[in-house]
Amino acid sequence: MAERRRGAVRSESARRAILGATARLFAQAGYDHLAMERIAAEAGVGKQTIYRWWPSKGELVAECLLEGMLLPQRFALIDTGDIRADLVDWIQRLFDILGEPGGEGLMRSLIAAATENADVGRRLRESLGGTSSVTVRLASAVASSQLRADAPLQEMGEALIGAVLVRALSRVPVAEGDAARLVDAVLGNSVGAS
Amino acid sequence: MAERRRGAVRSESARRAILGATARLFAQAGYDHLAMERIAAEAGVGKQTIYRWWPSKGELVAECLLEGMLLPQRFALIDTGDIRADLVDWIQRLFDILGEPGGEGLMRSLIAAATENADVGRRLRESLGGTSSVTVRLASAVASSQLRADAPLQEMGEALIGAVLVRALSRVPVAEGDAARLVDAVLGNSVGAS
Amino acid sequence: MAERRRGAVRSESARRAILGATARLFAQAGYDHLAMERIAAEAGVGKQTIYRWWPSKGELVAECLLEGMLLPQRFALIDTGDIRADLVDWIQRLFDILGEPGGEGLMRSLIAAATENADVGRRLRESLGGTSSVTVRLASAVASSQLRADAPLQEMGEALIGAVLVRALSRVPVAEGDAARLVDAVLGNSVGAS
Amino acid sequence: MAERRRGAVRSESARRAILGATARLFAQAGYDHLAMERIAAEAGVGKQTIYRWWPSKGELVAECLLEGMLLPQRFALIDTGDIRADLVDWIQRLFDILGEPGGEGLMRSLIAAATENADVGRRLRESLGGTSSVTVRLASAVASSQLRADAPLQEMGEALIGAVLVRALSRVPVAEGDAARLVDAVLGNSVGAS
DNA sequence: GACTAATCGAGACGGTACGTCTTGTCTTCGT
DNA sequence: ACGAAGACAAGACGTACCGTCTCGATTAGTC
Repeated sequence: MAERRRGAVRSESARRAILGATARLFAQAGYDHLAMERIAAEAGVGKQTIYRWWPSKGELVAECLLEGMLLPQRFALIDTGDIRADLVDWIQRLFDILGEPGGEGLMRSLIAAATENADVGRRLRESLGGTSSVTVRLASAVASSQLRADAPLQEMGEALIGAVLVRALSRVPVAEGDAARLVDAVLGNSVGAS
Repeated sequence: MAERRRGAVRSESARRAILGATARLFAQAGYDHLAMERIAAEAGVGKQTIYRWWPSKGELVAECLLEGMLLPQRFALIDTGDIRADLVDWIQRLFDILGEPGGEGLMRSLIAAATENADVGRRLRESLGGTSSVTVRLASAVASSQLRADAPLQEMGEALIGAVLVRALSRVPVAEGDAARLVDAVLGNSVGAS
Repeated sequence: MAERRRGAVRSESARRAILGATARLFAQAGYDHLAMERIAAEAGVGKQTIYRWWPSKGELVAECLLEGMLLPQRFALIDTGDIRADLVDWIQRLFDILGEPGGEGLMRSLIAAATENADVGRRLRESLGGTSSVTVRLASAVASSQLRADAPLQEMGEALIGAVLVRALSRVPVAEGDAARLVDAVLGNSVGAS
Repeated sequence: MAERRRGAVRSESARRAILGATARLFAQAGYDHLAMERIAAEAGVGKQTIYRWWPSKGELVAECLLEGMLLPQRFALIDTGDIRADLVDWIQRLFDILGEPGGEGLMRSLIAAATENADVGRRLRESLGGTSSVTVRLASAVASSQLRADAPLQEMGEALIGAVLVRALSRVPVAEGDAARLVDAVLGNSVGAS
């Protein structure tokens, strides 16, 4: 028989208000100037209600990320059959965020969150279209013989996402054609003639 | 006529004590638990002496980084003539740090510092052997025809360093052979036969 | 005809558990560190069950006091025929409490409760043998001509109890003979020759 | 040689602002609804500045009491040569406070503070004209043969003040002539004819 | 027996206040 | 004039309780 629960049940409306407030304030202030006290006030909620369900600011942000409330768009890799075009399109969308006003700060805030919280770190990769999504797309390219069978798919995905992070951290502005060059670097037509 | 300076000159011993205390406490506590008050106490210095010369915690950490006090080793790329071997060696040294106890935390703390402070962001790349160093090595490889002349050198460097950052952020442990696989991915022998 | 009630009736076991927990925690922590939440937990009872029957912490403590669960002994004034001896005996018993370990804290906690809650204030006097009891005894002394007919009985009682409270509040330790001196002061053999 | 201190010195203006805010809020809200957070806000002061100098709310209130900021008047015993008249006048002034609107609450709040803090307890007696003042006056009466040489002066003072506290705690309103009756009780013309 | 209430335990909720910690500025004094 | 020491206003931190409300389960009468 199932264990019977007693007492009031978790309020879904409080949960949504908290996540909403977190997303809103995260976009405004970034991760480290995100104050639990402000979240509680903005959400019209007692602080304890936050701490009851999330052990830390990191976990809270991680859940927002998981729910897609922090990043403006989804970064899924589309499969048009052309692996290079698909990757360039994907990286370009990521670079576009960095170009938008506040976009670079948003990305850096997410990275800051990832440094503090393991969950955010893991989920950040996924939210950026990260590994699973890239690996699947690359595997599909292997199947259609666009890539060699022994291509290090995971490392390729990490290198692509990582390059985006480096751009965000080093504040180097993105230029026309950077996305294509990056994809070319990783896809390997940089190899000398054999 | 030149304005003559008056009064005591900046104390070099105070400067070194502050940087030393910063490096020591950074290693112990990481970037966000690094408190200016603690640094001042540890250095035996008034807080104002810190704020007089560095505008923020970020700048202070950036200067430590620049002086090589935060990272255990230098990450220069060595030129043995074999570009693949040199890159694998370099990446492996970076991965090794992640494997050491506290090493992953150190790297994440540096990333956290980079998210807050532009100087740290720029210098972090350089400290990891970043762009200049890599680009020079890659250019040398172009010269010896190991790489094509139109290879996107900067993007390749960013992809390699970025992949290391992604590993640090996502807490995925580094396995045997990962460094080689990563270098292969970026060097491009994953391309299908044309 | 009276409206007939339906549904469950008040649980006597819950009531006793609550009063018991209150008395226990009161002795441990004193009035202001007495938490309703702790009482409920200690009693194995829902908080609402307390609030259903007692409007406040004060009322709860007042009921404990009334049931004699907070003070170790009863402080009735005994009538042996000798008014001075009886009063000295009574005051001495009160002073004895202050001398016991934790006794002074207990008395101060009761005073604290009295400052917050009118019921406790009134009942505290009674619990200490207060006015009714003293007045009755003094009236008996009047009857036996040990006191003048116009003696201000109520004020004498208040002065005696009050002196005990002052000792508790001011933390002045009780010395041998203090009880007798106090009674003598109030009974009036301090008057100069007329 | 004396130890030399360095660094900024305590701000007198902050100290006065804090004591002033405490006195104001104490009068409004009483001891237990007196919030450190409010005091800091009202005084325009950081909370830490309060905690730096006073370990607790009790100590803070004790200092206010000592500075005479909590009680409306001084309760010194005047020496007109007539001990009975002087005591009646003194007690009447104390009873008058209880009669004023909010006065009873003020007195109870002081008692509450005294239950929590030893300093307040001691100083409360003194502020009410307590022992020293009373004892001196009584000793003067002994000198002028209005009281017997062996009169228990301290106990008489405690009994008088205590009676006032009992009135405050038990919420019994003060009536015309109560002060005189109380003084008579303690001065001892209640003794039967010898 | 079914229905209807009231009570129970548990515990989530919006809040207030706590006492600590850190930030960056300001002040004082010793060198 | 500079440096150490350290006080200051501000405000976030995470914890403890407050008193209310909500949940199912249980317990008594009434029908």
